[in-house]
Amino acid sequence: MVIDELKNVYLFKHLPEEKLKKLEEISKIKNYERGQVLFFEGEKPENLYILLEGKIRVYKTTFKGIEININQFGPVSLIGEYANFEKVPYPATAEFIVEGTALVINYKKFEENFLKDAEVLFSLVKSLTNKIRMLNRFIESTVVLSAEARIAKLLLESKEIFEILKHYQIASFLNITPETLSRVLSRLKKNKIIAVSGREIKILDPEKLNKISKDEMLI
Amino acid sequence: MVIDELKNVYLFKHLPEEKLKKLEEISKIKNYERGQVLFFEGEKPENLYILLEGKIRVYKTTFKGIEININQFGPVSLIGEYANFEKVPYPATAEFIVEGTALVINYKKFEENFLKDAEVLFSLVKSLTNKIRMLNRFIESTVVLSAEARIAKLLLESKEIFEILKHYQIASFLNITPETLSRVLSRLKKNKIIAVSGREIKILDPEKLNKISKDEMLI
DNA sequence: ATATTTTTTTGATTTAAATCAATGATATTT
DNA sequence: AAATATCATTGATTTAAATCAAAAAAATAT
Repeated sequence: MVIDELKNVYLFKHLPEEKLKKLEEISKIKNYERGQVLFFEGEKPENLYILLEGKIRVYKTTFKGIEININQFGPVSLIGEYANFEKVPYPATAEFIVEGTALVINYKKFEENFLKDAEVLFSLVKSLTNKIRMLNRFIESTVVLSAEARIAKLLLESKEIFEILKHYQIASFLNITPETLSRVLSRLKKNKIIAVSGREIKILDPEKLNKISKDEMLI
Repeated sequence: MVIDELKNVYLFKHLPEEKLKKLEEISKIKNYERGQVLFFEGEKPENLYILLEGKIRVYKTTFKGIEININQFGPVSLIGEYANFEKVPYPATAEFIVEGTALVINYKKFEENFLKDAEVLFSLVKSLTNKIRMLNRFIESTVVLSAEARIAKLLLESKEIFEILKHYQIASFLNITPETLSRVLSRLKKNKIIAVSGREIKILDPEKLNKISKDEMLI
């Protein structure tokens, strides 16, 4: 039942039963395969989405066709609220990278029925500040930090990812080329800041790595 | 009177008199000189600001000391709401580039008294989506577009600015060096896409300039 | 186990923009 | 008007990272 799912979504937790019923009327649950797109950059928004399962990658495309990863979302996330609220085209593309399900809400009807509710608004504020944090992090890593610092940061924050993803996937996630990733890793190895055995990475010199991650030090 | 100013701020327009009184209690109006800083990047937030007069530049600083301009704000703008709401350090520095005044609101008290009001929340949502638009525009121009495209875009959108600001100020605004600005302008001149007489710029070939502004064409 | 495909690494080259340095123009002050 | 300071342009060099190309290593299929 849609309604049972809705109760688990923070945005709607507090809503009384009749409001939930209304919400159910204006939304539906949809399944998405890996690679399927929730919405494209530039598209006119009609629906609000709540990611219930799976994983979504949000990216922008340059004229040259390069995809710039902005963020990834896991469940439960509100997606598309900015474009809908502002009535502007989606600023980026949202694509499932792990198959999942989403609640698809007709925004126009949502606006009419729910946008006067202080608690829904509060949740919306939370979701929007979350987007701001995400954009901020993106700017910090892409504009403020060098490729080297970004790699160091990833190593400090979640080096397990190197055991899960292929290098070319990590590179894409960091918006760098696999060649650059490879070169930086081998420089880190040569300088005994990390050690690599198979897929596993060991951090030998966390202080230096930390400095590199802040662009306070070059290798 | 502070209260009269408050009535002119969209965020508070709808508030009843007694609420405005309360707001007056928890806030004060302050004047700022050109160059004065409202808050620094990394600082713990305590106040919410509403820019009533003047102009503010928001920028991030890299480790190398390069200042990256994110946005500029004119009156009336709500500033600092994200950091306060999320209780995270200010993500950027806000500096007056034109002297002005700001309403300084104690956020803790604001939260207690106003954050349950649906209309205030709605305005907050509006302000936050505005920030998202601004960050988006920043990403679009800095990460997605080349220096050349950014200059072309500025020429199309507000070439008057070349009559007001010095080239090094425009360059700083675009996060490029004056040398790059100079070189791109002279290339545009050489290709008869623009003509420059004194401080004034005339656009001779808007179509080409438009293509350049989207990185669809190189010069 | 060998062959094939995919991924990673290495090396050489290119690129866009910054930096460095010097010169040329414009403003401002004296 | 001359002197000085500020700003803009030009040329040469550097830089970080991308690109191109090929080899090496690892994973997968036969």
